Amino acid sequence: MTTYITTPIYYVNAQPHLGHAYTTIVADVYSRFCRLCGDDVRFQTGTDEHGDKIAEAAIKEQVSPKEYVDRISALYRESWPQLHIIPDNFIRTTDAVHIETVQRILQQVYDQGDIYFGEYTGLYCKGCERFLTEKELVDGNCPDHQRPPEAITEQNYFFRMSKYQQQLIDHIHAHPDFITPERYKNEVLSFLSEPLEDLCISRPTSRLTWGIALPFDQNFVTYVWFDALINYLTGIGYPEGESFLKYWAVAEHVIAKDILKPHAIYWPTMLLAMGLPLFQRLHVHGYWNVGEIKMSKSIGNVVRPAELVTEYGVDTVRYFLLREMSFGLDASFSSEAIVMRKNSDLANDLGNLFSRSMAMLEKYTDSQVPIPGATEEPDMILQETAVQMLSLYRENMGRFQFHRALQSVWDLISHANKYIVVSEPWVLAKEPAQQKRLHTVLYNLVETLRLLTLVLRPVMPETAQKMAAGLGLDGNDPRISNFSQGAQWGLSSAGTSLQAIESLFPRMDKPEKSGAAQAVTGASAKKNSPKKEKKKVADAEVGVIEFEQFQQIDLRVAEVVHAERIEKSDRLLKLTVKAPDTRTIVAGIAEYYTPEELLGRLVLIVANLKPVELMGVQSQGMVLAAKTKVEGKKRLVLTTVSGVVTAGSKVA
RNA sequence: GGCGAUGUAGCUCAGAUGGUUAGAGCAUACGGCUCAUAUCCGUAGUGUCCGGGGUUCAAUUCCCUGCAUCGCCA
Repeated sequence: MTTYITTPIYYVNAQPHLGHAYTTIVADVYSRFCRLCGDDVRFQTGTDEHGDKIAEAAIKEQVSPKEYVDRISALYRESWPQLHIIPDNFIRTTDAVHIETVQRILQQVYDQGDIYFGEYTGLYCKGCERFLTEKELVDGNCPDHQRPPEAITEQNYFFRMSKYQQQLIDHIHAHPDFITPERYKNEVLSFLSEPLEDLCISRPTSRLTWGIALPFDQNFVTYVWFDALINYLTGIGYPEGESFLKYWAVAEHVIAKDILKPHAIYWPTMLLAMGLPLFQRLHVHGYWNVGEIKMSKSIGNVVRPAELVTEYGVDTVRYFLLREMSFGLDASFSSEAIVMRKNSDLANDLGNLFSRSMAMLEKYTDSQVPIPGATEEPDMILQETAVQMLSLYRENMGRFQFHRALQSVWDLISHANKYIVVSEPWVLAKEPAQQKRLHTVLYNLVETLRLLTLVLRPVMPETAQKMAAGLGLDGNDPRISNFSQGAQWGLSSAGTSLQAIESLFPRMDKPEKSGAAQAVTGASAKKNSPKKEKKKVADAEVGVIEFEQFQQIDLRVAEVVHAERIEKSDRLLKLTVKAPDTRTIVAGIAEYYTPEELLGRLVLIVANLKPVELMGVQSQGMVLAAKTKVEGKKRLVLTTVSGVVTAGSKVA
């Protein structure tokens, strides 16, 4: 079997965050899983480096676009090894080979008549020097310049996407796995039920030069998506070469839901126009929220993968991300959740199973794998559970149902822990007559640990390596590195020497408390366990918050740059504030303040409040005001700072 | 406004083409063990399976409708 798995190429206008890391870890785990199954695997990621946003960012930093993209692209490339992600190829859209191929494809599609010159009318903002989409507008205005964009007409090149619409619909119906999970397939089909418009694939060089020149008209550069998607081909040597023929036939893409349309509509129609077969599968996943809140730069809650690795360890991060998210749906990230997973799944269940088994082997067989005796009923059940796990694991990994695959692995871990309790090796060890039985039980534990090492390898390579070392196996031993050879019961060899290793996963303290206040442990150790003690303290102090909780509130000074009444509301004002990013806040102060008197004022805001929609306007924060009474009437008085400070200053 | 998804235990989520006592993990309470990382094992709960109506001998499951949340489209 052959496998070609890709992530999107990441746009270099921002640094890698949790979402990028998740997509790339998924692709890495899948590629490792396929290798485990003996496949010839090619795994590609990279960076997308053209377009106006990049050009703007470079200007802002006063460097050339090329210098800028080199720097950010390197950040991506360097962050993957920290997560034990090993791509076979890292492609950049500024690579000469890529540029050449994109131009060749454009020429071909142009020559066959699927690209034509036409007119485009769009909403152009002079301030931004670019077209805005309807979605970006706030009340019909450019969000950055507070004025309506102009409808202007520009001549451009268009790709005849509409020509391939029906072919694409037919393909999706004929290949149920083409877009998965199903909800995204439905979304695409629903979008395709309306006539497609042709895709504008050029930008005039008068507006943008940072792009790939159209080979047939030097006055234009290529629209970023038409450029970027082609990376999946250039990265494997299209149009020539063995790699291309071998890998393109089995291509699978992993993406997040925000780029569904380019991948499920632009890309297949482009391929149809090029006369190429379509990719095999498109795997679409959801978003990681932070707690309940969407991760975003303006809220300032962006999670950096490198920090997680430092805090929790790389394998914990990989495990958590795959276990916690149902592939396709959104999931929620929090330090509480990751600590919980680490403590209960990794330390208590897996780590402790490994540790207790190894300890008994050391004590009872001098760390030698014993020779098993006759199989009894509990042994049979353990074996059956293991075999069942192997088949569920393989099936679910192949279907990108990582959380289910891991669930079945943990079913075995949990069963093995029960097996120990039922078998009571420590009792057997006391009776010489039971030695055969003891050896059987211990052998079965070794065998279970070996199978766990095998299946955990794609997800937690470092841990699997440690486990292998503990089991006295070489990392390349096919019994733990090859699924078809290793995934069966009974392959551990008696006589193998086991090695003592450190704990796989030390337990972590819960994030909310450090644990100083437990000196007062009472008589009965169990009843006054630290955990309960903490709980009681917390209950007694309802209403008091921890310093850490306070720190989570992002208070800032904001300058009011615009204010207006919200129609149909007596109480609400819509404020535009600088803090220092521009954001819209809806405040219920219209009864006490006029828009005019607010202009230029410095107010205090909560900057990381979950955004809400009030009277159809999204509010990204909250303005602080004192509640008071003047002559018996309720009154709100805005808070402010006593001196002049810059907008955006933190308040603490 | 159109289309679609989701709504199940305190929390996160499984689940059945309709059929006895609706499940798992976490959290909680109690008990057991001592090989183990204060770990592990067992027992115990709580559910108007979103509301309302319909089909049926039987609906949490199918149909209709309402509400809530989310997504896509306009």
